[in-house]
Amino acid sequence: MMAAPKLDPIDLKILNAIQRDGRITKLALADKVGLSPTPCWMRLRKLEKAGIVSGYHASIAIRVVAPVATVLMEVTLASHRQADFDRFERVIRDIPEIVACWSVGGGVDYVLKVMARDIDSYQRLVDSLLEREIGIDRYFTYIVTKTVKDETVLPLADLLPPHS
Amino acid sequence: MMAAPKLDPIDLKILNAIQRDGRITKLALADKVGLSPTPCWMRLRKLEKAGIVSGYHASIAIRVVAPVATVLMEVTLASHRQADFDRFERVIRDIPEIVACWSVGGGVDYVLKVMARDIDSYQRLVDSLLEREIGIDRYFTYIVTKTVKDETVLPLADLLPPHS
DNA sequence: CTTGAAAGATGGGGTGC
DNA sequence: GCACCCCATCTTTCAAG
Repeated sequence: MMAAPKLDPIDLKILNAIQRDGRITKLALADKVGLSPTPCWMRLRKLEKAGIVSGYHASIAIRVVAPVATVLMEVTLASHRQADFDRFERVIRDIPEIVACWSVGGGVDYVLKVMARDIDSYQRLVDSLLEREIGIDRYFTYIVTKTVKDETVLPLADLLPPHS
Repeated sequence: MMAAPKLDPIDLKILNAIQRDGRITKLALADKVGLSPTPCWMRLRKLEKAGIVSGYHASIAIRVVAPVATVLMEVTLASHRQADFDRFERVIRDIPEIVACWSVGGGVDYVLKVMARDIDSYQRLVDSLLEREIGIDRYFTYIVTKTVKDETVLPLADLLPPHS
């Protein structure tokens, strides 16, 4: 990792290409972004070293193999000292079935995304959380009945200020 | 894509390895799962062909380059005919800044995850959605103040029934 | 499952513009 | 900055045993 460099339109094209195809070859990438292989490869290396490319991952379509329950959960803590937030977050981070956790403003403290084998497993997970006394005051469960969209590809063009 | 095959423990190891490192070489993968390269490669190909491996993607740490606003949004539609859901979902799917959308049971119809340059951009997006008359009755905004966790790696061992 | 081999990709080097 | 060579090594893919 190093200081965040400015991104020009070619860097953006590189990021967009590897977001969509993480196993694209350096030659095909160079071709796609309109550079020759060497400078393209040097840019990619710089983006990786800067931590802008944080990793490469295969996406698994788990539903092809087995049904899975996805649940969104709102959580409010009983007390709001820094230590209470820290304890809660530390526990959450260690539970693999909790695949996302956002601290939010607006009525509740956290929104979590949980994946489990089924609703029973989800409820057992919740029960075990409540038993562990990690400061949960109230929670609310939204069972996901359909995943309309779940993008791995970020809309970089919309997120980055023009030319960097 | 083909029929869902059963997954044995070695398939699971392969999936876990490529989830964590999408650019691992076939030799290193074979070594890691305790197979020689050819059978390992054939298993991987089968997993890809079956659609269980749905793609390979680079993860971009956008925050290293520029600040980004993440927002969770609850949406309730005004009327609940199939056509109303379809219209809403069709519009949502075409908006890149809406990176996720879950249809849920429990008080509201949808929960959305939106990424935008800042809160202003988010609000403009919401305003444009309301103007488009796609049936939104009420919405509620949760501004994400901290992403505690956002895993790309699924807890396969917890999600799959023992031995397939 | 193993070995082996051909085709291609990678990660450099260097030169010149 | 870039393109256009070069090369040695590794990776991928598949045939044959």
